[in-house]
Amino acid sequence: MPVTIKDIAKRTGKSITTVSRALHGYQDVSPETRAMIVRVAEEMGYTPNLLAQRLQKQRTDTLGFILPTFGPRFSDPFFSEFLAGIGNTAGEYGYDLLVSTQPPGEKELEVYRQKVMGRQVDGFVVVRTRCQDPRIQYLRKVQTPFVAFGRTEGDLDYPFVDEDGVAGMKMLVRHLLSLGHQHIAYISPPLEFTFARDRMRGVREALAEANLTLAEDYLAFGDLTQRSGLAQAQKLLSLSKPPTAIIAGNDLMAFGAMSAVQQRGLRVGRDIAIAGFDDIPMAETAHPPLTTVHQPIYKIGRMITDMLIKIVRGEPLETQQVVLQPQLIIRQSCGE
Amino acid sequence: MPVTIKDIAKRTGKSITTVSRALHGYQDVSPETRAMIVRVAEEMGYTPNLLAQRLQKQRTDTLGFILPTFGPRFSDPFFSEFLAGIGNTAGEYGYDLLVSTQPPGEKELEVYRQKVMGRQVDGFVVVRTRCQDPRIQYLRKVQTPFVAFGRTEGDLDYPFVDEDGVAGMKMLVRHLLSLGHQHIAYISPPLEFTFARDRMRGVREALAEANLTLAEDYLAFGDLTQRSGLAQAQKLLSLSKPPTAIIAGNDLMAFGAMSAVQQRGLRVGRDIAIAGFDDIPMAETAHPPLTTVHQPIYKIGRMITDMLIKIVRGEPLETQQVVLQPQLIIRQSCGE
DNA sequence: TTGAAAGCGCTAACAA
DNA sequence: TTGTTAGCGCTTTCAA
Repeated sequence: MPVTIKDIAKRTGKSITTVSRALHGYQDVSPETRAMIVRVAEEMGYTPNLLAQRLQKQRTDTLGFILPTFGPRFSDPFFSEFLAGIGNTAGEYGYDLLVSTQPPGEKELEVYRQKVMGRQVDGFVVVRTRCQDPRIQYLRKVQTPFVAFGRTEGDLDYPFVDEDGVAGMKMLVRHLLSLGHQHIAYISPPLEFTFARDRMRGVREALAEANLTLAEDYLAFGDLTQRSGLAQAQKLLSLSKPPTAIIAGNDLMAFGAMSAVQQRGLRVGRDIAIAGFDDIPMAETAHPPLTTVHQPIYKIGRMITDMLIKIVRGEPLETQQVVLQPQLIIRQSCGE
Repeated sequence: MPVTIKDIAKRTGKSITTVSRALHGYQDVSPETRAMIVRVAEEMGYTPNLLAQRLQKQRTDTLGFILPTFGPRFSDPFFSEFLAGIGNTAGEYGYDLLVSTQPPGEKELEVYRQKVMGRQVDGFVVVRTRCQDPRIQYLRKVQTPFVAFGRTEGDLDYPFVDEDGVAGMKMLVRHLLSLGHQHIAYISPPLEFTFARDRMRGVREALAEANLTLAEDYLAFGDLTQRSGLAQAQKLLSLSKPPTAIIAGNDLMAFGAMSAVQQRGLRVGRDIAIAGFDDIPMAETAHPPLTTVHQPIYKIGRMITDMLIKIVRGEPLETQQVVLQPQLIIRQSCGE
């Protein structure tokens, strides 16, 4: 049986009130009693029952993170890095992290509701925001703190961190253009995601600057997995007039596209250019190394968690909306 | 302010006991009162305060998972899939999942201790077991339920799920041997992991069957990342007598090795064979597709969680130790 | 400086 | 069938 404050009270002959106060270092306890109580507590191996503490304090000291998993073989290096960012930061501040896995859809919101209503978390980290995001609408309605990774369309009256996807894609397309590419194809993530629309807009705008347009043939849609990148790139490569460059909306799809190219016996970076977005660690060690747009995923995880903790603690936030400027990482997958 | 059982009692004019019982569907409540209470509860949007419920029940209905992260840019597709398995299963059974991120080391055990002593979880999922695993020693000592993914060396008196790494590697090496390879190198994960020793043993034993040994030059050590696979393979390829086949102790390192080979202008599967272990989703869509040993990661996550829940519920376990038989997946990275 | 007592929201033994 | 009461482990007001 675990040691409680009551056990210590009994052992020291003091009241539970005094014990509680001594353990929290309150000043209205004589130094001797405090020393004695602390010693005994240590001897007995006391640790507070967090459940009880939390029930009393009416705070959970817990952050919620609902991981949107797509299918059972959900395998996304992006998220392990992001999770490390959230987890490390939460841990440093003494917060617990409650993680649920849930494919986007009907039941997803139910999970949020459950955690909110069950008073299990103080706030949420929301990822992969959609243009009309029911999670954000809900959390705002019930006034539960959250910080989003990404934006929605329309009213942006909530805290978020995002990277400027329009600017990022523009840099990337301009780079390709400068390399002489005129036939650029784009594999877009599902357009329900705001970041997908931004990235697509970036592609279109940069192309427009050069008086080009994104041909219908050259626009494909994948689901962010490597497999879909492979399939879509195969389609693009089978066109009667295949593109000379393929941009994928994220690195994972770009890897798939690289495989598609190589399967045909073509050389990535020489016969055809491939680029991605995110700059996950694998991008650097792929062959050829992938040209992509960097997102500081780990750091974003940390920032978001920092902000969320400030909010749930009622501390002021210097900036409640941050849009990071992207960085183009030129490697060899688009030639040199 | 959230609705409590007391509010419902006041509104319906019943006692809180009756409300509690009605809400739990106990039989000793008249159908009319029950119907009435349930209706009112719904109207008021009642949801039980889980903290209070748990404090009273002396159970947390929460499972703990401490993710061993290596460095900030921790990016491992293996874990996102595994996490999906745990998370989905826990969710289905109504359990919460408490995730901490912590690099292996001194402080790691502290986190376990904290969760145990703070009575925050009913049990743990332990991954990446080491030969002498302090986590397992600790959890056994304090008699906290857990199920491990992997084994330790020595006394195995605890529940685990593991795949037979010796058998897996043997299959793989035999396959390479049958393809005519005599010069096989191996990039091993750190030997503190039990699975690393098993896999190495598998390599050695299969080699011995063919009267071969693993030359010292041909044994390299990586840290499970793609980057380290790349670096180690570069070293192997620079040997005056480079191997004709490189096996990596996991897929991620195998991808790195593939890049190293391709950087030298060699063709994977033709000039040199590369193989991995795990069969993460990327293995199939890499170029060339990776020959590897399959581990049903998602399924293992589910099994482990199933077992753990049975244990914390005090239900009997049909088998408390399962060793899965591996499956060799032959693709093109070793030639055909 | 200390302790008694109330209460966080809930469940359950017991009595009526 | 229903209500009273105690209690899970803790914090905090109030009084001594």
